[in-house]
Amino acid sequence: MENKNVKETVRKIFTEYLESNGHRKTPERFAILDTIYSINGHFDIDMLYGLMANQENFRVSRATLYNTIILLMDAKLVIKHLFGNSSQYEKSFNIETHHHLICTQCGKVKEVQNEELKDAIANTRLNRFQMSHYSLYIYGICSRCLWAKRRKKTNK
Amino acid sequence: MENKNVKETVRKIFTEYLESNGHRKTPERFAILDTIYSINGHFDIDMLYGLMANQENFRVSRATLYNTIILLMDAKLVIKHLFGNSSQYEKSFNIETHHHLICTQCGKVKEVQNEELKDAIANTRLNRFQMSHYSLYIYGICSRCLWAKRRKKTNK
DNA sequence: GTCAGTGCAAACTTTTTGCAACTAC
DNA sequence: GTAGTTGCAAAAAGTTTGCACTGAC
Repeated sequence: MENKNVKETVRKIFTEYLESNGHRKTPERFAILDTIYSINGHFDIDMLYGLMANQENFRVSRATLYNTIILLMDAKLVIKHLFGNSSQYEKSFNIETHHHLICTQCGKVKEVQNEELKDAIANTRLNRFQMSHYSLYIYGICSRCLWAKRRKKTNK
Repeated sequence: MENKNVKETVRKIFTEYLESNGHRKTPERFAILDTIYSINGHFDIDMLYGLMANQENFRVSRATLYNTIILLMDAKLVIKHLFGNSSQYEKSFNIETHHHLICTQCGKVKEVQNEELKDAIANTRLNRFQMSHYSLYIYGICSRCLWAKRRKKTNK
């Protein structure tokens, strides 16, 4: 699905979500959705605020960003990650499921795809629990830091 | 391994860790380790602070708790989780690997064991990355909230 | 004796909240 | 017109930092 199409589709999904939950369709909300779906990869509220402050049409307050992102998560259009210090978010419609490798040394986050893992998790039977989505964070040391560590050891 | 034995073992591991990294073996650090290994399940800094404030021997500052927990994570005796608002921690030595079911409605966290899943993740080959541990968070709706939701829908 | 570690309080960051003004319905 | 939303600023919550004092080595 090409980008323009995705944006239209999520706008439609969000509209339906807002209507069926008795929320208002404010221009702020759609501007936020649009901006989020222009971002590739993770973002946090501060980055989103910065992006929208510089934007042609819209400037929204942080409070509105926090409010709206809750709605977007509820509408399953955004998911929230917790690594590092602040909450990180990510668009979730039309996005391939992926897992996260997090370096405990430098904090870098890398996304990986792994079909077998994906299947194993998706097919897990859970008692009395209706899964909606999941996050797998794999911690360890990235190649870069591994080299650095080895070099340091050798020099001792 | 029984509890007393575990405590002794982790004290030994921590001692070695501190020595080989040129850190001092302060009584605060061992008191914190001991307290943590008396807790079953998750805890946050505030809870740990509360527990130690009421304790016979030791009262430590929050700053020291934050400092020490970093050492304990580095020594692989504690792992950090990020759900809800604040960082949650958990002892990690001699603990069965488990996964977390998180209810997006009420925020309740439940631990589950699943051998197949465990194997699938442990056997995953990762390029240029040395895995040390991982966290799997499965989001969804718990049975309790599912009932509540159904009831609400029916009443409409 | 020295310097890493501790406690305390202040600072900082991120998120939440209260309230007046606004606007989608 | 009314109630849901917004922006702003203040407050709250969690974590980090600076500094004087302490105690492990």
